[in-house]
Amino acid sequence: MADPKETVEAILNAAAQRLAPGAAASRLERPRNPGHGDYASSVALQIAKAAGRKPRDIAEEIVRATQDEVAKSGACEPLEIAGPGFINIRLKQASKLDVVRTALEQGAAFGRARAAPAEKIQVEFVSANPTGPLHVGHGRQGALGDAIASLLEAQGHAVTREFYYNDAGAQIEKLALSVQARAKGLAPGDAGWPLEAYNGEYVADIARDYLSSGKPPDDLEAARAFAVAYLRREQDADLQAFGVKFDVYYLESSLYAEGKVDEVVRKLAASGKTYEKDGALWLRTTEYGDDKDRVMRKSDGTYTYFVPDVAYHLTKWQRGFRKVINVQGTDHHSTVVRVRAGLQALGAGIPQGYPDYVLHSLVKVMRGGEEVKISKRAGAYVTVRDLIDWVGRDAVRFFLVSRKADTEFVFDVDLALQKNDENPVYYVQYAHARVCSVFAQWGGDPARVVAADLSLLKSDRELALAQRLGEFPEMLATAAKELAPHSVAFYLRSLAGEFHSYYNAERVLVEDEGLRLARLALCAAVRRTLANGLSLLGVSAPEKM
RNA sequence: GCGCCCGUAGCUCAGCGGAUUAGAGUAUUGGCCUCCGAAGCCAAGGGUCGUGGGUUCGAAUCCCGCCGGGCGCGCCA
Repeated sequence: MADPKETVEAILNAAAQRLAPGAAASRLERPRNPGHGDYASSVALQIAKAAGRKPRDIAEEIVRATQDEVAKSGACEPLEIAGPGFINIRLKQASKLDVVRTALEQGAAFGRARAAPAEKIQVEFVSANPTGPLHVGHGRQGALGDAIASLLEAQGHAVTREFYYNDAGAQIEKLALSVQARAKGLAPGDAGWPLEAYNGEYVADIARDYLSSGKPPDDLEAARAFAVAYLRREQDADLQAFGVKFDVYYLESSLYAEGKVDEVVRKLAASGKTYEKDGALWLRTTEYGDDKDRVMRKSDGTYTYFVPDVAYHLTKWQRGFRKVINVQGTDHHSTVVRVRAGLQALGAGIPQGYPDYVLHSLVKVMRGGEEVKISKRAGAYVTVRDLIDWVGRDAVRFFLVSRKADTEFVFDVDLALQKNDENPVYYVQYAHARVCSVFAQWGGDPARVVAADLSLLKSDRELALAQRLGEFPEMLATAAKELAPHSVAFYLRSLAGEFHSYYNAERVLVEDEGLRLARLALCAAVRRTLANGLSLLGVSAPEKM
């Protein structure tokens, strides 16, 4: 069954095209005032100028020209014209309620789509260096990246979740030296403590385990390998506790080992976009919109991080990912231009805007009215593990995706911690548990619910709830397109709100069996939709709380 | 100084260029459990949409200036 909204939208747009060829397609809107119908089209106002006529006249002509087709589609009542030329649309009750059955029949697939064509997409996120525990920024990346990947999967794409693992370079050296210093019994501030070091308590833990493994304190290479393995294990454990799984861990060191870094340098040199200056090798990234040219090979002969970064992104293209989304903090925004410039300079036919980026602002953690900046284990920052320990995984994940990526996020621990009822995630979960509870109370055969006579649902609240359910697939499609999982969180919040409101106003388990089954069907569809939405955000949908 | 992002109710935030009252949550105030879960519902108060211009029939939304805030401007990653 075609979606009635899309049906009417298509009919109106076709009519508008005939009046003003080349006009942009106009989407139906949801009027604020319910008296103006379920949807409204402002297409007549939009094309009025191009057509050189009064909007109201155009609206009348559109309505006249489409009335037969609209009636035949059966999607809505006859169109109405209002105000300066708006076309108001009232859906038929039956078409509003269809979605209830659809949701029940499709189950876990409700809201999903089959993209045509299905793309091979990679989402790279977290990508923390193995030099310390994951911080709250990584948490936001994990929640965002995983939800974006799930949204794209739900649109039918083949999605790979990837973690780029920076296991080469100066920061690893710094870690190894820090572990070695701790192994020798030094602490930050002591004489002999490295100038550049990681000062968190966790380094002492690593050193202790390292020593008890019987390896020699002086062996820097052994300390390096031990520390990286240790922190990787710890990060993996944190990610597991967070409910995030990756398909691929890509190692920076492999780019060197497999000669991919040298290869990129050769290709860039061959492109004629490089030059030598002050003993270093530079790339003319300014030709691709960068502020200044960038050093590729330092005068000491080693490469800057940017070279393996380009090599890494080249492998993404070579591995067949035509769409790649990198989720990172805004503190990395300067690398966007640089990486794209490097890829362009390769002349490999990679599109200019490749890859896509979702940059998120940093997270500020508040507790007791003050900003928390320190964690015992990590020292200088709050960890993902801290947040999970304080408020639980579901709340952390829901909170971290409930804001647009580019807004600064204040994570109020007290809000999530002290009073559960103030927390939106519990509100949504509670709606789910409530439906489950009604079904437990009822104890009947679910098959009879699917077969319920939905036309018995006639109240405004029921129709509004059904209509809200009908928006779910479209909302998911938009959220996936815009890489904006916060839309899902807002949708779930409002769906739960409408359900709670309905639940308080009407009794589900009424005497009349037909009505009872119809209401149970509506509730079951709400439950299904809540569960599907929460699942995309990586949040559980409990049957009891 | 330059670049990117942000400024919407006391606080945390939605808001796709459209219809007389700009929305949620929270906080405040007042109601609702003989009845499917009160972790809930209903109602009230609270806003010059940072500011000044511009485009438009129409601007929180698009464009420009200014003010305020964040982040970035290494032969660090």
